[in-house]
Amino acid sequence: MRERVSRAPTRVVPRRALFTVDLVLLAPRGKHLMLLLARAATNGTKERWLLPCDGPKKSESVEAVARRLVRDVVDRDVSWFEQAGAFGDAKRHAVTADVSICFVGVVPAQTQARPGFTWHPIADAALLPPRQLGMLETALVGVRNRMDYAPVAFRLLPEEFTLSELQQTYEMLLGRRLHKASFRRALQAAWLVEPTDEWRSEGRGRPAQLFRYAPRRRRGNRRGVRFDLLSG
Amino acid sequence: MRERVSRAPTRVVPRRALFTVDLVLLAPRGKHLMLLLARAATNGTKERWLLPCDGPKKSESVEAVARRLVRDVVDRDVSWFEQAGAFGDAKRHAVTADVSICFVGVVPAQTQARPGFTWHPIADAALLPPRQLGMLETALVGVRNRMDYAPVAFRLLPEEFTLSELQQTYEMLLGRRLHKASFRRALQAAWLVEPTDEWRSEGRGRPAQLFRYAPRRRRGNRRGVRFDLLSG
DNA sequence: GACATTAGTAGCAGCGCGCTACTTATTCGC
DNA sequence: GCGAATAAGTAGCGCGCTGCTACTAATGTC
Repeated sequence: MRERVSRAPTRVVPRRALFTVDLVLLAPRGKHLMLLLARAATNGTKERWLLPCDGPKKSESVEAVARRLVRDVVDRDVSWFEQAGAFGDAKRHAVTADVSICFVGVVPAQTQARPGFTWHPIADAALLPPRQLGMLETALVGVRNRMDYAPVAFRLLPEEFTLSELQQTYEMLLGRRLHKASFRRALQAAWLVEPTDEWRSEGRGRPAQLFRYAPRRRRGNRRGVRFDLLSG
Repeated sequence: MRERVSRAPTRVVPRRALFTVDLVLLAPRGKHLMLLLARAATNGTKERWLLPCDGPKKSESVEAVARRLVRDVVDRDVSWFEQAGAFGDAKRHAVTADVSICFVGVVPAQTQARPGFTWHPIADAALLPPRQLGMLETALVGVRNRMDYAPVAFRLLPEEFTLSELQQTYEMLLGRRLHKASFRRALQAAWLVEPTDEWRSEGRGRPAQLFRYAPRRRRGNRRGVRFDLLSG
């Protein structure tokens, strides 16, 4: 074990470094999720797309940068968002930032992108620069893991919604199908929604009852351990 | 809705800002968790304690800074660690960094702190500066949530261990008691450990069989939705 | 040998969850 | 009209996970 000189943290002098806040903004389109990308200047024939990003203005908090970014790229407030992590590995960033802090957010289906930004299928993002590609993957995993604990889907829907709409929103965000009866049973058990007196007929088929988000406090059990770990 | 000028991200010029990597390093002591703090220079009568932190050296990745920090504060490698998030709110940081990226890690019980750093009960950390206090809370929640998916406890233990030791490690990290029979049943079902032929007698009581960590691949089910969300 | 102490197990009861199969209510085609 | 198609919503079975009580097993202490 080699010798080391211990440094008192008060003498730590943080180096000035370039940092950006990058945004993974998602919206439903039909049965799939779309991702907002920024058109980069086309130098030559190639057209490049990037995640929207920006640096901080003076004494602006990280979350403030993210909120400003959202306002810059779409015409409405973000329904839900949270930080997905900081990325400062060797992978080159689009604007050569030393560290990029990624936020992931969702906006409703009809949300208009501002000029210079367009919605793309997630698969189209494979051409992003390496660091942004890593961010996107982490962001998607992050939002799917948060679905059980944060009302992401409810924020995405209007005040009143049908249970089928709710389930479709969950399926889109989770990227997998859910079973109808099980979904509703779990939803009832969680005391998250209350029915309204209204019903909506959507073309053919039986009309659906409208619900609203009205969570009631519940006991937080969670005693044991799950042991869901994957690899060593 | 006010007018906005859309900016192409290629024209984004990230501002140079001060940033640090801060470390929440945990170790078992008896039946409780200890936290490594750095003694700050005592100006006057007050003694202050801080989380270890440092800025990046040139072209050093965020994770590299964290690894270097660990080597600077204890005499062995970290058993497990991961990023806990970036903190860039208005709360004042100890060394006035604009953004602080928090890592949380664990080291075994006997780990020696280097000069200038000492182990403290978690409760003693209440006097940390505001941003570091927030980091600590997030870090603790983070490690507890990762327990189900990452072999944190197994990395903390020696090659061979008893199931009681394993359970105590889980209880310490989770901060709550677990039921013995349920813990072992779930552990068996997860195919995570295999018994050795050795038994260890620890003073009074029946000797305990030794196990080693030997995870086998399992099917990843996880179909439904949990609806564990807390508030609106 | 009685007792304390720790390791480890058996089995019950309840609930969460996936699934199949059903009923109900509406539109469409004829 | 009337049945087929379509979608909403429900009933209930079976199984596996989980919390719990209660037990057995093996050691040290007196």
